[in-house]
Amino acid sequence: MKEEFYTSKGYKIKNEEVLSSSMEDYIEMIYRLSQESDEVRVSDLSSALNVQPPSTTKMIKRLAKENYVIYERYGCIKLTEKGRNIGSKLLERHRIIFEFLECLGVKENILEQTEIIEHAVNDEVLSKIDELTKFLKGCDKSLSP
Amino acid sequence: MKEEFYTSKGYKIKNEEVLSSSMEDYIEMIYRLSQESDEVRVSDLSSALNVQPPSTTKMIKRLAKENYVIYERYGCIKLTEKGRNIGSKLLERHRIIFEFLECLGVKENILEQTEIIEHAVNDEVLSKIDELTKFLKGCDKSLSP
DNA sequence: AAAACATGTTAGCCAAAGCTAACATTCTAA
DNA sequence: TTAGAATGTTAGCTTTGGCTAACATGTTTT
Repeated sequence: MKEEFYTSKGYKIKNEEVLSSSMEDYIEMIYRLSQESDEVRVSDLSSALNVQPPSTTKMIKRLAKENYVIYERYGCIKLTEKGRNIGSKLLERHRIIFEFLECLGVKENILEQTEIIEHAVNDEVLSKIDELTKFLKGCDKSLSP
Repeated sequence: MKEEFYTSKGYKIKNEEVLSSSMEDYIEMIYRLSQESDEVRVSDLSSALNVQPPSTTKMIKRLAKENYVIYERYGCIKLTEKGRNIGSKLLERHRIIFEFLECLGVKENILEQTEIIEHAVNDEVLSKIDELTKFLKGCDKSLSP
C-alpha cells in the first residue's frame, strides 16, 4: 500500500481520530489543573487556555457526551477514568516534546512550539524522540562532566 | 512576557499566520508538480492531494487572490515568484523533517508523519532539527564505517 | 432577604476547508 | 462539425471551534 499525500485536513479525516487537537488541549489542561486543585471550573479552564467561557462550555459538553469528563451545569469539571488515562498520556507527551526541544537548544516560544508539535506526532515518533532525547542527554553528560 | 497556553486554534489565530496548513499543502504540491511538468492543472492537483476538484478550485482562487499563483478559469496553474519562493522553502522543510524521521528510524506512515509535522515546526526548530540530523548522520558513519 | 456582582449558559454568528450535485466549458473522435 | 467524454466551476451544505451579546444562575454583601 503506497503512501499518499493528503492535505492537513485530509489526514485528520482519514485518521478518523477520536480526539481533535482542541479536545486534547482541553483534556490535557483539565488534567493539569486537577493536579493543583480538585475544583476545576469553567472559568479556570477558560483562562488557562485563553479562551472565552462559552467556548469552554461548548467543549465540556462535548467531552461529557463522549465520556471524558463528568459535568453538570454550573458545577465543577471532573475527569472520568477514561479522561484521566488520556490526560496523563497527553501530559507525558507534552513533557517528551518539551524536553526534546530544550535539548535541541530551542529558545523562542518553546512552550508554543511544544503545544503545536505535540498534536502532530504519533506514538512511534514520540517514542523515538524520547529515546533520542535520553541519548542526547547522555552525550551532554559525557561532553561536560 | 510569560508564555501562555492556547488551544491549537488559538495559536493559529494568535499567529495571524499568512498561510494555513492547507494553503501550504497546495503550494508545496504545485511546486512539486511544476518540477515534473509545466502544465499543472486542477485535476492533477486534486488527485495528488486526494481532494475533490471543487476544493482545489476554491483554494486556487484564494491563492490567486493572494498572489501565490496565476490562474484563469479552465487554464493551468502557475506559481508566481512569491509562490515559487515559498514552494521551495516548503519542499526543503519537508525534506528536513523526512530525513529526520528516517534518521530516527521511523518506519510506519513516515510520509504522513512528515506531512503533519512539517506544518508544526517554526524556523528555529526546523534549523535545529536539520543540524541534529546532520550530527546524527555523522554518528552513524563513525559507528558503521 | 434583596441587591449587586461573578460566573455560566444559550443562541447565533464567522471562517476554513472539506464535500456533493448540478451546470459550464473544453477536448476528442466519429 | 458536432456529440459525448472529460475536466472545471458554482452553489450550497457540513463540521469544528472560535467569538459576542444576552440571559440565567449562584454567591456575597449589606
